[in-house]
Amino acid sequence: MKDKKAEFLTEVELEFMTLLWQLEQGSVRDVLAKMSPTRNLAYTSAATILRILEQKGFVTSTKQGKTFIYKPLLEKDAYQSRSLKKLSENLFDNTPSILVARLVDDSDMTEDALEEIRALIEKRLKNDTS
Amino acid sequence: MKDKKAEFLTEVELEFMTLLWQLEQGSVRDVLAKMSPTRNLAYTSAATILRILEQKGFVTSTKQGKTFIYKPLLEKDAYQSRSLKKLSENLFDNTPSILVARLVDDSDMTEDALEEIRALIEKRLKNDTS
DNA sequence: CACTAAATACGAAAGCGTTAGTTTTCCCAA
DNA sequence: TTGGGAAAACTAACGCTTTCGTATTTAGTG
Repeated sequence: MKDKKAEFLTEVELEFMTLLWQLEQGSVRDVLAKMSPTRNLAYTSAATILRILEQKGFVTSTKQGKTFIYKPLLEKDAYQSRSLKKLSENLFDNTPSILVARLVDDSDMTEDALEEIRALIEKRLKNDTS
Repeated sequence: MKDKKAEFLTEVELEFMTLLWQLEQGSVRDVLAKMSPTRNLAYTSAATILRILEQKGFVTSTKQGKTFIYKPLLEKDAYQSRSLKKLSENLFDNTPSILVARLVDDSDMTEDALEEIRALIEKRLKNDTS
């Protein structure tokens, strides 16, 4: 009952994966405990989501006593890349500079953030490994 | 029958908006004509999608003879920003430099693209308008 | 002014995502 | 060893998205 080969996470699936990435691994209770208290999600709902994540191949589980411990198979870095690629294709004509242009146009962007980004680019341009 | 206040486009809605952004405006037939020939979407399906886009407030329409001409209300730039903001919040801890780091790690990124991005950042750092 | 071709309106069906209630399983402590 | 409680499995309900068929409207022409 594994592997449904979905490429992307749904809204709630991403919420759960984010928690699992922070926890490294965890049971249904662990994940629920890490949620905002205002979230108020039923235990069975959380269990269902985790089971679906496993079916789709995003996490794996091991049994510890009578409870399942879930652990990400999909790495956050990898999913970040995958998501950026999709967004770039769908909305930025596959042109990353347009994407960055839009990003730095954002008024919320601080000077420090800009400097960090510049440093990244410079570094990447020097020791080019592509 | 306007305004349902949806924030984001669905998959198919984005497909249609992308065509409308290119056309600037168009009828159901115009949009259908611009689609890949392999798409094979029924006329009524396209009409439904455009009607939904109008209900949600993403486009507006004017009647020309007996046909509706649809025109984007939501600008592409604005939607790019909105999408990036969401992605940054959901997957990059609201830290744009992490996003860019992941972007420039992509092996598909060309040297030219990197240079373009650097130029953008430099320019933004000089005449700071935030 | 009536007719027809084309466009729009309506609504249904299939599939998926989200949530949660009910039933079943099973560990472990008394 | 057994019964109570916690966890998992199953299933259902609901809403949204996508697609399209049928019904209805309407613009423009003869």
